[in-house]
Amino acid sequence: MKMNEGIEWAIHCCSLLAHLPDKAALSVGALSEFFDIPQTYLAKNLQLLSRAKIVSSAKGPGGGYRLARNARNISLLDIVQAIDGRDPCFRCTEIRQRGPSALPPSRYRKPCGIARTMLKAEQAWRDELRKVSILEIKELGITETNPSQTRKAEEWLISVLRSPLSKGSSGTIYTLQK
Amino acid sequence: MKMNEGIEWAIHCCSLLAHLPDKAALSVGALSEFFDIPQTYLAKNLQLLSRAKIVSSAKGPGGGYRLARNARNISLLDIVQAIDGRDPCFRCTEIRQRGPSALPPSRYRKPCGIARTMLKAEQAWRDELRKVSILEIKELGITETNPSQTRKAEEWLISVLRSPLSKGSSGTIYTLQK
DNA sequence: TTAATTTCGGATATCTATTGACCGTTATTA
DNA sequence: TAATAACGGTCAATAGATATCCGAAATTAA
Repeated sequence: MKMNEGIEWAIHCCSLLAHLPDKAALSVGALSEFFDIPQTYLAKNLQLLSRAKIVSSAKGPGGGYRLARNARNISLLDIVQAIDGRDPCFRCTEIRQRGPSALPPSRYRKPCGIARTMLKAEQAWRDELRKVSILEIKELGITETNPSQTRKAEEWLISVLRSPLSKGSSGTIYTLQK
Repeated sequence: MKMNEGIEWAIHCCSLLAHLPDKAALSVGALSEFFDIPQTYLAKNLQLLSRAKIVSSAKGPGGGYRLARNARNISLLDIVQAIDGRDPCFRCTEIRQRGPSALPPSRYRKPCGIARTMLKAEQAWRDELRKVSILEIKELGITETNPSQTRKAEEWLISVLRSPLSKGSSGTIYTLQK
């Protein structure tokens, strides 16, 4: 059982987008360069975030992606479900309805106890993910990241956002830290 | 993200084995017939349970599988990990160490905050699974299963265990309910 | 209006993990 | 000795994850 790698990318991207000043956006190209990950596949995952209304997108020059709402209101569960869907990991195949001791399907009212137990465990997992917001992830990153990396990231971001075609960047001085 | 189907099979098998009287065993063939699942792949999964010391095996006529210890002391987590291994679903690929703002590897002491958060959620999932024993799963099955199915299953089991080659079955009358 | 940029959606290819079958070996029983 | 049954390895088929490409639509700037 292995989790979609796009989930890791999506969380990192959202955390980075949470650093941007209002109205500013980053293109797929910029994001894939910042994280050094495959551009086309990242594009697919960002589209999923867009459909889930976690990020909003703008086409054309200076366009790109930004968070669709406050980072405080985006949970890790939102992102995981946007990328991976809402199907549970455990899928009950109704084994109990097969084999020599099976009964007609109408006789099975309650869902299988094994399935209920497995799904309850997944619920505990989701509950944990729901508790954590992108804002917290962002702040965790700031406090734990080497200051020199923060500076490097800041400089890179500023250079990208100041490029001729990006909106909301004319002369804006800002810091990654707030 | 989809869970190994063998896990569902393994839990059902262990729950059934928990019904057997002492010393009795069921072969792969019997188990695959009871649940109507592919014999060869089930065999693979039972071997994994055997290596994990969740079931014990006996070769030769009358051999097969039985629980290696009391059903109370086998948790769903034991089974999940036996079949699926112990690797976490979420694998951190250290994205933060890539791209234009990366630093030399030695500068990253603590593990990535995103990874820690994701792994903590998985821990909550495992904690839930650890709480549930095969004994509870078995009892859940008994109380929730249609009495007529219980009877059918019982009859099937008795017929299999009374077959000439099975051990510990000579004249033993027992019930699935206890 | 035109050219450049950028997301969107579909189609498709590639890689990897899961699912499943097969076979020779070994241990056990009758 | 013959039959049973787990064991371990290899291999094939399928499904899922990863990745690329392309045409279309929208937006911006010149």
